[in-house]
Amino acid sequence: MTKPTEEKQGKYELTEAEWSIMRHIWDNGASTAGMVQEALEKSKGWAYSTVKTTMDRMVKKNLLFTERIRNLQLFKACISREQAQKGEFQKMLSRAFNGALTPMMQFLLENEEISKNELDELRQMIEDKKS
Amino acid sequence: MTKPTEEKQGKYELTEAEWSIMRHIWDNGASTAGMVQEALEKSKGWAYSTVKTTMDRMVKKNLLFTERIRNLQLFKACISREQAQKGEFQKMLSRAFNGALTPMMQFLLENEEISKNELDELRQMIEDKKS
DNA sequence: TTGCAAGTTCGACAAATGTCGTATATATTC
DNA sequence: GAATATATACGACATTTGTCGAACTTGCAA
Repeated sequence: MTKPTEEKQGKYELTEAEWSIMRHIWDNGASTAGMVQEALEKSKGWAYSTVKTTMDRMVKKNLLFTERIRNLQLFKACISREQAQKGEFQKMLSRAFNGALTPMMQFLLENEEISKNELDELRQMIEDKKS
Repeated sequence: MTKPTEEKQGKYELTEAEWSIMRHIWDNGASTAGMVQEALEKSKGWAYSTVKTTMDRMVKKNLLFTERIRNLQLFKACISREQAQKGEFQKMLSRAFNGALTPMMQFLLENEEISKNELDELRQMIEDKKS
């Protein structure tokens, strides 16, 4: 019994530029290249063609797909934010911590600045998880 | 007052191949390209020149530096494992979670498979951290 | 029907990364 | 001193990513 698409495709590794674009799509839904370009204009300063080229490549990679309406293309996400987050997290975990969660947590608690607040929230989350 | 080197250099982002090589160096200390190549032969199947070229490039990027002994080069790490781990973690955090730790934790607890055991360890770690 | 504005297509180019092969240099040992 | 095993130095080439410009299409307003 073969599992459906999500399972199959496995790793989702987005590049920096791809993350920016996906974020826009996830937050705003189906968008044209122009809409994305305008939205990222300020922060990225990308030309229209830069955005369009990147998005076209993302279609090839099955990160996005398009729907034509009249003479324009609406781009939509093929993968969920959660899938991408999982991919990014897993990549980090396997590269830097040999894939092991506990050592990663250890490192996190010892080396990252964690505010008292964050620590409390974390404690609370674990508490709730106990169910 | 300017802080010394570590602070200055900022982001450490290693590629996949670079991680493999750094891991060897961190685990085994100063090594020649040949030693690294032999060690990674099995898992990677890289030719000697592939390893050497990559390591040379890493010297240019200040990830490694060399010491000559007779006619051979010993490569040593310029950055610590912790620095690299931190870089990888931060990259993941900013890309996938907008740099925010708590949401990342939330995601982790909700979406990753965490064994009862790991959860306990985590709880314990936080407990200890309470200092 | 003509022309423009908005959109699309496509080719380009540089830099980074993955991956080698080969020609050269150099200790060590007959 | 010549042969041999190691190393090193270096150039090469394919692919991926970041970035565009320019030429071509097309719906719509005048």
